[in-house]
Amino acid sequence: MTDVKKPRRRPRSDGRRNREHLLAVAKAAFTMGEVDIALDEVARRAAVGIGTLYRHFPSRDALIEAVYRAELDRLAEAAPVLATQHPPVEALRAWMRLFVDYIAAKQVIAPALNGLVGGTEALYAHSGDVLKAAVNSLVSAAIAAGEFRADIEPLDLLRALAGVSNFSADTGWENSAKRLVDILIAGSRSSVS
Amino acid sequence: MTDVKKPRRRPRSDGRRNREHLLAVAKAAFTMGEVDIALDEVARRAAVGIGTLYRHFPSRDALIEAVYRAELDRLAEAAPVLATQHPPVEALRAWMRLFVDYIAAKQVIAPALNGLVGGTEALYAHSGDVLKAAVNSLVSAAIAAGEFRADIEPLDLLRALAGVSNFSADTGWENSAKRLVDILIAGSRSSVS
DNA sequence: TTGCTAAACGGAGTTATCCTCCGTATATAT
DNA sequence: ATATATACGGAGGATAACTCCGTTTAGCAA
Repeated sequence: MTDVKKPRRRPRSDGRRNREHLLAVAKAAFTMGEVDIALDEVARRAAVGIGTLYRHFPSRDALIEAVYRAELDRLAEAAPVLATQHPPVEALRAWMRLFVDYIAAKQVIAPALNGLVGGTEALYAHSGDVLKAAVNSLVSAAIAAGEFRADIEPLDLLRALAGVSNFSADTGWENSAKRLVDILIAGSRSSVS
Repeated sequence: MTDVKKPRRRPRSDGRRNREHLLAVAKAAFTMGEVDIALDEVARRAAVGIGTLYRHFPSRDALIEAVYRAELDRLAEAAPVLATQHPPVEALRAWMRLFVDYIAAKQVIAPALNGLVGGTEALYAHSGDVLKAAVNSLVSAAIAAGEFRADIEPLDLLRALAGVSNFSADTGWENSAKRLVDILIAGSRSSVS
């Protein structure tokens, strides 16, 4: 029933090429800080029609998600690696710092995170899930080790960091986020009995 | 030199009336959840021309700030009162909860807080300053009492809360914010020596 | 009262951007 | 070769922020 694939044909090469080109152009623009670039402009730079852009990415958010999906996946994949290299709490701290660095480098993600971390939009389902899974495993380990209180909600930590990153206008937000990592971790620890 | 007042004339009564009317209409709309209401529609409901709206409020943000300025001031004024009623840390906790409640009730403020708490826009200067002053005094008191570490940045706490509130799509954000208040406070305490 | 004028009004029009529609072109399969 | 599913492209519709400027009116002085 779920099998809806009917690949009567191989995907067309020009379609794939244009898609890749659009992603590259969008990523370059976002990275240069042109977060609010008009989609017409993205299409123009990629030398395709606006219609083509919208066929591949039905909305602005879809384009952003596509641009960052691969990198968000890498961020999520870092979690299990860090978990083997550090004790639970330090693994979480390292991962949260990575999260902050990542957002610092790719400012677009900040608004998109609204959907990723807390949203209900199906668009972000994939990237949101992998991030949630990553932070979940790290926090669970810290709780299992008795380092964290059992009532800590992993998503709360993610929301707080993502939230701070929204203040991208403020140049000091990154330091603020770094300090916040330590405060959050300290505040999550079980009472020293 | 700073005296630029030249009130050759009393402000016109129709001007003041229209301004008040616009504020009332906008506030009502925002409170009803119509956060994205078109400004044309605000003008229409207030039975004034769109030009009149823009004369009083040069931008959407200016309107939002005007709508909430009075309430933000009240929120800031609560800080010294709480400080006399509770010990330092509990005063801060109570104020932070108030902050969360406030944002919960007025969802518009979430996007606007980007400007208020971290932004550089002169628009939000006033409201931003009073909020910063409020949280500053509460945190300073906690530090002075030896309850908080000396390196806690008051603004960090505000940013974290305001950030979480941005995920208004998620119905659970308010609980998340409440939990976060406690985590932030626990994480700010000085080590029990 | 009356006339003057700064202050305020109002809404058509400009601009900017998102997104749709549909006729045209072409890559793939037979 | 040729058929056709797939993809292209850009004109144009829709929406909403914001501007411009001719018209109206409230306050003030004589």
